[in-house]
Amino acid sequence: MNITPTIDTFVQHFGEMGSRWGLNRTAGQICGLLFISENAMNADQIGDALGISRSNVSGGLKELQAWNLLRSVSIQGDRKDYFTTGDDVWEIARTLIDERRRREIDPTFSMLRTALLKEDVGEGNDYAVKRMQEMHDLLELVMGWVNEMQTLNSQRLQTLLKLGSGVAKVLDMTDKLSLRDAPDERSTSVTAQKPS
Amino acid sequence: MNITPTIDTFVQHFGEMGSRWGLNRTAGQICGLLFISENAMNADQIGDALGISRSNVSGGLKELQAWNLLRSVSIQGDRKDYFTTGDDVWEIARTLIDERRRREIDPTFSMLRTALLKEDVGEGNDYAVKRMQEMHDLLELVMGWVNEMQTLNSQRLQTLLKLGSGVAKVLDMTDKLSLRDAPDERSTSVTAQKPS
DNA sequence: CTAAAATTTCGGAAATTCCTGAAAATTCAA
DNA sequence: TTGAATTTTCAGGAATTTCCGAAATTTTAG
Repeated sequence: MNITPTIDTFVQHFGEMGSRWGLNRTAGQICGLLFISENAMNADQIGDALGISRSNVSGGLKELQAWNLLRSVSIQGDRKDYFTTGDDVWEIARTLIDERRRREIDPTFSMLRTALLKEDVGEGNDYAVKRMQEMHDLLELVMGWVNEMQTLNSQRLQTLLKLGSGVAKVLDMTDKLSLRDAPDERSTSVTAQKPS
Repeated sequence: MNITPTIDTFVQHFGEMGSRWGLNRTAGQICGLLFISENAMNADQIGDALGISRSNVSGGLKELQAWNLLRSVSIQGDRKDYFTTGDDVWEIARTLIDERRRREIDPTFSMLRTALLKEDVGEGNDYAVKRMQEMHDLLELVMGWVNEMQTLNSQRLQTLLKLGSGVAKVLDMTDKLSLRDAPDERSTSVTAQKPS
């Protein structure tokens, strides 16, 4: 693994960004390194390339495993474990989004659900309850959407993203043409949208 | 501000989650508190409600300001500053997403752009360059999409989310009907998806 | 089963982040 | 302008996180 200045910049940047992400610097660097490395690398090579201790590599790999970001490869005639990230950047992005949902949304969602189910939740705090309900509903919607996106393959996801807010236009068109494959939901929400 | 057990749980949870978010615990708590508080609160009230020092409140508020998450309110005949979050949860969510894009995607994107523009970027590392290019393209697409979503109002955004992957079905329909507002991209990607 | 190879765990040093009380700075009424 | 009210800054102690080297554990070839 020949570390050119450009690659070094890239890897270091991943180290910095790692911390904004719930990974520590080391895990970020490892992730960046494996991402741009053509071949799978073993722990010694990683530690060597990044100039960090063997045990630190171990911890970093463990953390990345917990994020489902690694694939381990066994090489014929070599006892060491070799690691890479996946080949498909879109697949990686999907994993990332899924893991972040799990860490950042799910806990809050279940906290809200639990709180809102409590009998004495009201107790003179109608506003607070209303707000929690609003947040709960928003999170439910977002989670559902994210889950649905996970079911699309990379190509289709790209198509959707490229279309961007153009989707809204398509929706308008389909409405005008009265094309409905889910009449109830769409018609209600679309009418709610323009109460005129 | 009457802190019921439920509200306390809520606020504490926000404190915990804050750290997974680039905020510190205090800022997270303040954010949670202001979110479920019907009335704007001043720094003393906040510090009092959360049991934290006045200077800590100051830092937390500053941080939340940097996230564009606060609205400050002046109350007639009171010199203190009063703070709330916005009324519309969707607006808050939008702000959050925008700020996270700014912090988590933009820097990586510009790093990649810079790196890929360097003359000597190749230098025997074709694979690394290819990967960086892939990531660059992905981020560009995601950023564009996020920006477009920001242009939609809350109602329309909800409609889109509710539709979820149903959008893909709508796309298929429009393809069948030869309705195209962006013919080149859509037709190519959709055919690529099913090469049969 | 044994022994070498490889990996993980663990204690503690170093670095970073968090939080407070005190002091400085700012704002505003009079 | 003065002075009280309010907010911000700052130094340093507390708490947390990161990281290393050594020791313990696991794995596997022979």
